[in-house]
Amino acid sequence: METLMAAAASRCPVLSQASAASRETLMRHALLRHVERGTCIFSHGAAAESGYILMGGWIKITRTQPCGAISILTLHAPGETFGFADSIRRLPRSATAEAATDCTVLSVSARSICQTMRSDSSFGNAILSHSFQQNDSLLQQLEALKIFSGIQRLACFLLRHAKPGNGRHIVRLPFHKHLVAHYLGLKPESLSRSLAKLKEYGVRTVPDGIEISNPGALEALIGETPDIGHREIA
Amino acid sequence: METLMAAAASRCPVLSQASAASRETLMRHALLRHVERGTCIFSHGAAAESGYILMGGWIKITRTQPCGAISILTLHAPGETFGFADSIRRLPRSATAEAATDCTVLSVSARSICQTMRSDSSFGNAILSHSFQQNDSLLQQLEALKIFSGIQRLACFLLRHAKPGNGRHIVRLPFHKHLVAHYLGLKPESLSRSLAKLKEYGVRTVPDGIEISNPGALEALIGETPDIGHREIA
DNA sequence: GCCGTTCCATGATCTGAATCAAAGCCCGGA
DNA sequence: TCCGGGCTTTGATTCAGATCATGGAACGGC
Repeated sequence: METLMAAAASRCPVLSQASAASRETLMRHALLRHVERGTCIFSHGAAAESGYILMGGWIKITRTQPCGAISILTLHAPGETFGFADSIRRLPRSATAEAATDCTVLSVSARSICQTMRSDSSFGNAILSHSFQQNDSLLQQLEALKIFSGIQRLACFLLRHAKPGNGRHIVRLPFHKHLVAHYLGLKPESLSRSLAKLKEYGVRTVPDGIEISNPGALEALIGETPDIGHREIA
Repeated sequence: METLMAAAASRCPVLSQASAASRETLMRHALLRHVERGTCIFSHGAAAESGYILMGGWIKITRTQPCGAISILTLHAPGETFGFADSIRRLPRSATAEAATDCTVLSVSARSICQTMRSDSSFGNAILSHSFQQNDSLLQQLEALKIFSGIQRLACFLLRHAKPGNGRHIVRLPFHKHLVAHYLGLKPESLSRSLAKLKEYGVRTVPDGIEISNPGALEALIGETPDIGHREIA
């Protein structure tokens, strides 16, 4: 159990800021699950009884309109937490979480989260700073949707997810382009076309992902004036 | 001073959850300012030395890209707080705040905010829950941008801001349509056209604002299937 | 290896919103 | 009261992205 905990703490910023005692409390009612792609972790509207720490894989957070339209709100990478806000507030789930790839998730009971927050102020601070970060990332997404074109948002996404792999930058997509498209606010066909256009900027699809031969060109593309939002807004 | 404090607390959810002692601490270094429309409260990148409580008027939070494009990220109504996250983290301002109308703002020093958070856990909780709410509202905006058309987003906006004024619902816009357009991710011309189209749905421009004679029709418009985001996303 | 299914790319067409341009309108100042 | 400048509406046109439709590539099961 301690090894699990240590592993969790080392990858998860929220946990690593908690005291050892707090971590122990949290772990007492924690549960490790392996789930395969497509598994629903929790559903919009359900009671929130746990927060989750993502040990491996990717989680997508979605919301479905009454009319059936689905929007992908966020994607979570290993080490991130999700579903904490609802559990802390003891409100129904404000969105749905689903495994975008096979995943390993650690669930922590809402009760122990609240208890730990009360007893360990540094854990509370960690939660708060995580919430602030979440906010930042949402603001960035919002900004991108409002002022960037589809192809610019894609360029952004690629740069953000690029890992420098021996010489060239490679983006390894662990999930379907479908998902990326919706995350970027595009239809899959449009994503495909945008990706095709990016060939001129040195972006190429290779067997193990997407290769970016010239990050500078992408940055220039993003910097291009899409429109000057109006110089003076009163 | 106590009256000011009482007034602030009664309008501001974050303050009202703090203890009386905390409020007093906060007030000791607080400053009340009247500013006219267009005044910059703080700028993206500057050092964050205060959090703000909006006593009257509207504040817009914006961000400007290197290329000059401006995006309006959020609008704050009286009673709301802004600029807390940066001050608590002691990070440079992540965006710019500007008075969208003549405003009355109460600024609270970062130092006293942090001090109060340490001494009064219920204040910390209030900050956290405020951050969660902010998150929710950003998620809603994101969702709207991704799956709704411009006219649907406008309908949403109108419904959210409608006050039932003797019989009919009225939206009183305290600021320029310009601003609303950008907030909704539209150009002013497009907003104007959308508003014109909404006449068919019982939306009419009257001397003191915008009248909604049939909220149900707007709700139906929003509910219309814009597209079925794809039934199954793996 | 073959086959079916699912994912992805591409083509043709359509549409919502941006852009460019030109009037109206409103409001404040002289 | 008239005038001028900034907001707002309206019109004509363009364009990015959606939609509809089809063909190809990849993958898992048999």
